Amino acid sequence: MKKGDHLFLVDGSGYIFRAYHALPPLTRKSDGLPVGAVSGFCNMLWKLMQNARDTDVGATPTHFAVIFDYSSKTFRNELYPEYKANRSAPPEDLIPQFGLIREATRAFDLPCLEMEGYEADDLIATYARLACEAGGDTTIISSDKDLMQLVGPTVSMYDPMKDKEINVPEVIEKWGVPPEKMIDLQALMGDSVDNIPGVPGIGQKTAAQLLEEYGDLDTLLERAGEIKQQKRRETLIENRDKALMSRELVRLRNDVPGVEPLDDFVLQPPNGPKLISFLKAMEFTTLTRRVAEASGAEAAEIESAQVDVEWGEAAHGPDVGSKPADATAEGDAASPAAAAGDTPGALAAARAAEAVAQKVDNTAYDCIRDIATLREWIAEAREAGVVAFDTETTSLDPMQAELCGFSLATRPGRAAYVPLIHKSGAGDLLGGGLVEGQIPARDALAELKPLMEDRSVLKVAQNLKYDLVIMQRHGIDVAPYDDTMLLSYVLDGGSNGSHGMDALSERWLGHTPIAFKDVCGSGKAMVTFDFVDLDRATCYAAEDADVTLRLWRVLKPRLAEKGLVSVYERLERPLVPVLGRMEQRGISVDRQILSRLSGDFAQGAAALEDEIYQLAGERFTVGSPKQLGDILFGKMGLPGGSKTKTGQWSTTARELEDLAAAGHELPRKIVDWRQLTKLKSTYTDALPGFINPQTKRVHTSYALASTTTGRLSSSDPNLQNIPIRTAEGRKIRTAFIAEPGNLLISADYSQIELRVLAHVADIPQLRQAFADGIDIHAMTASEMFGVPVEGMPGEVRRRAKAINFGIIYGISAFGLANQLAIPREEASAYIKKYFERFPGIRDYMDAAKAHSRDNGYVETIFGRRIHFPEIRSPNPSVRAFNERASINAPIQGSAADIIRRAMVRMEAALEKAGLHNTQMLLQVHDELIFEAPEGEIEAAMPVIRDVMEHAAMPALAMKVPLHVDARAAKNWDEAH
DNA sequence: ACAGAAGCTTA
DNA sequence: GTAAGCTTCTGTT
Repeated sequence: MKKGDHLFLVDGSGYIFRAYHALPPLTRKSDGLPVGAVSGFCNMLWKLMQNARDTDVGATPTHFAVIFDYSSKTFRNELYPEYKANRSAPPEDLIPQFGLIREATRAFDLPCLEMEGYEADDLIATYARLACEAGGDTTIISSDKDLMQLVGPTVSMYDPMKDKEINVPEVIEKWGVPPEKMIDLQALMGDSVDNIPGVPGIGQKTAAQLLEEYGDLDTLLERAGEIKQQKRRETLIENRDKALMSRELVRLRNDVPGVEPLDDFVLQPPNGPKLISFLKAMEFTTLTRRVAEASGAEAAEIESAQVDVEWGEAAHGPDVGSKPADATAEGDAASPAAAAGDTPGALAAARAAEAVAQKVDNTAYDCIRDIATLREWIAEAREAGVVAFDTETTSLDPMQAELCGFSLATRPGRAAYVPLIHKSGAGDLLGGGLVEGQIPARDALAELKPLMEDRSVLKVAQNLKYDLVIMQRHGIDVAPYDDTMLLSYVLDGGSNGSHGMDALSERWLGHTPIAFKDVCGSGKAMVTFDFVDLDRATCYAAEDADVTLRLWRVLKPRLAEKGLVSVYERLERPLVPVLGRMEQRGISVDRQILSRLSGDFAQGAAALEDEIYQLAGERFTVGSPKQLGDILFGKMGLPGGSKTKTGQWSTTARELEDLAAAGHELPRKIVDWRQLTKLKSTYTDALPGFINPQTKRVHTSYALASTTTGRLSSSDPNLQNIPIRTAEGRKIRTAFIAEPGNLLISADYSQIELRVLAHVADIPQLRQAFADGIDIHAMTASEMFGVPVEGMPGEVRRRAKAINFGIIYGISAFGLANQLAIPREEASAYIKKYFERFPGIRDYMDAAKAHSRDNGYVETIFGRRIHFPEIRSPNPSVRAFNERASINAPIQGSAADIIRRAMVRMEAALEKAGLHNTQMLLQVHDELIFEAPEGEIEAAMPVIRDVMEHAAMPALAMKVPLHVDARAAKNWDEAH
């Protein structure tokens, strides 16, 4: 910085409070996110930066920075613990805007500064001093009187809301003293807002008068005895210390250490696309247009940014203050702000009421049968800016399904179906021809494609992943989009009821949609959708789009109301296309290997069967637990044996192992037989049937919204439970192979759940052990039993390991005793010992239970909520179960969130590294499986590890490092 | 043809 | 003790 340069310092924290109260409330159109202050801030920044170019207007900045308070705790609290203590929590709809304003600053490419232990004002004072020393001028964008002490020859202030400059004359006019006496003035008059005591009974007028007469505070206090008015004289003498302390509180520090060099603040030309992307996300249309015009960018071509919204709990900082216990983000309809109709809560409530009030009439929909009408509908969708859609196909498997038609809804009650390949004569042996008057599929899709890909039209679907795959197969990349199933999952995960459309419609609209089986039948009598007549198909298909749109209107605002926007936008929505692509890629499975294994297993099972019949003395259905129980415990009279809840003899592997250990031959054979038949029927026989005839690969289906904790699930086939524990089972993994020239890479998180536990419960020993990379179970054993890690007996470590896992599952003495086959008392003693060694774990468990009981849900480290509606059940065992699940859910769920984040980022990271043919195929909870050409393997593994190990950043700094092991091989067995 | 119980596979 | 999905058997519709 040099002479003639001009530094602009924006008091960001001050601005937001003022803007919030001064500007009319404004909420983001699509979901009611409060953005009034953000809007004012952006407009103000834009105007100021424009001045940098329009040199004839006002001051022209060469350097620019925005300063924020870091935390409510500063060095002033050490001087005076009551400092700012009476500050109340900020209004609820202001909370998310603190983070957004920082985002806005970054979108403007401006330095966003804050420092722990100091207020924004101290930083401003420091930078103003540095600018002055460098010969430059400073304008502080604020009207806060606390900053007026800085005004002088090179420093002025500017009130952006009143468009008024504040220089020395203005300060004198307003306060009756020049800027250099502001400190003394404030020390005398105090400040009720900041809880600065001042001198009782002395206000602004008296303070100014006294300073006028005596010059400064020190002189005044020295000569206080000379004051004529008795009362004033006495209070001044009596409150001397208060005045001096107040002065230290109001005096700004202009020597904050470790600040950034001014040269870093040189004003850059604005980054148009980045800024426009943010403004679009905020839905500030006017400013978006202005910025686009000024920067010559085409706003329509720029994608809206993904912006994280923090609703308080997770946000650091001050600005958020301490929230009163009752002021949750629940958008209380009775709160004054909500009553004004401007909070997300009020919008959500209004939408919910609207949804029930507007009845669904599924006989009023259009069937579109010509291009002209379709074009009208598409124009209508563009006008509306949001359109719900649904595809009707011939199969639940999107990789095999044929598109029969699609439906669109532009507003509640306004929906249509576009049939494409419907056929007449269902049941007709000859299978009738195409129904007359349908738009050729190719033509209709050509019309649909631009709408589906239009960045300015939001597409809404229920279980979007399915429709996305269908569309992708027709060359259409749907964006942007929302998924009502995922909205429901984020809002009500764990609550009773599913997130299927029919259930959501019942719950939110009070309407029962036409059931699929009433249209197509079920079982053997089921017909594919292309054989449904057009009237019936229109009622059903258009209703689905209509209902989806209505659900979206109800659910979307609730996201902001509950503070779940970032969970949805970071952990759910972006995963949809990623999983879609993984499913479409599939994995190669070697038929020959499976077939050979099936033969081996069949042979083994047959041999065992013979031996079993001999030992039992009769032939029976070995696979029937009922018959087996009768033989073992009835006919043969073997001892022990417990009963299942239906009164049958239990024949679990556990039970049979015990009998085998007691020297009985038959139970061992049964266990072995079960293993072989299980492997055969579930895996080696079933998997070949899943090989897609076109792709020759197996395409699993991932459910995003089926687990309570946030994990994915896999089905058709389930590739998340392929055997690994036994040598026999492991052989199945050798059938999962890479294409010739490729290898499979398996990358898995090591001990991710224990690491999450160490993080959330903040256990020093665990953190240390993970930081040092030592054996966590051996460490636990060593702590508990006082055994050195060196030369530790295997049994000791095994017990510690069982306890560690038990903790994650919400330990009980009963369960641990069961797991370790030890008496309950012994298990109890272990748990007691464990809690003595790691009291933080007990604290965590108690806190999780209490939170669940008090709120009905628990949260992961990224804010995902998992509901436990039965946590207060009067039934003790139901309650205990919910308590254990409440302990487990944040751990399992946080781990699930972490790998989700890794998956969302993985493709771009690989792409950026030039690894265009390294593809993510499978996810198994803590493991990702990739296929890559041999030439990319070396480069891919570090990229994959890096993305996975840093997946929590930057949202969260884990207190424990994450560790990923990765290996590459021809098949999954060797890669893992 | 379907639903629930029992059992087994995974993280 | 947490979270899933699939197969077989068995009894009901």
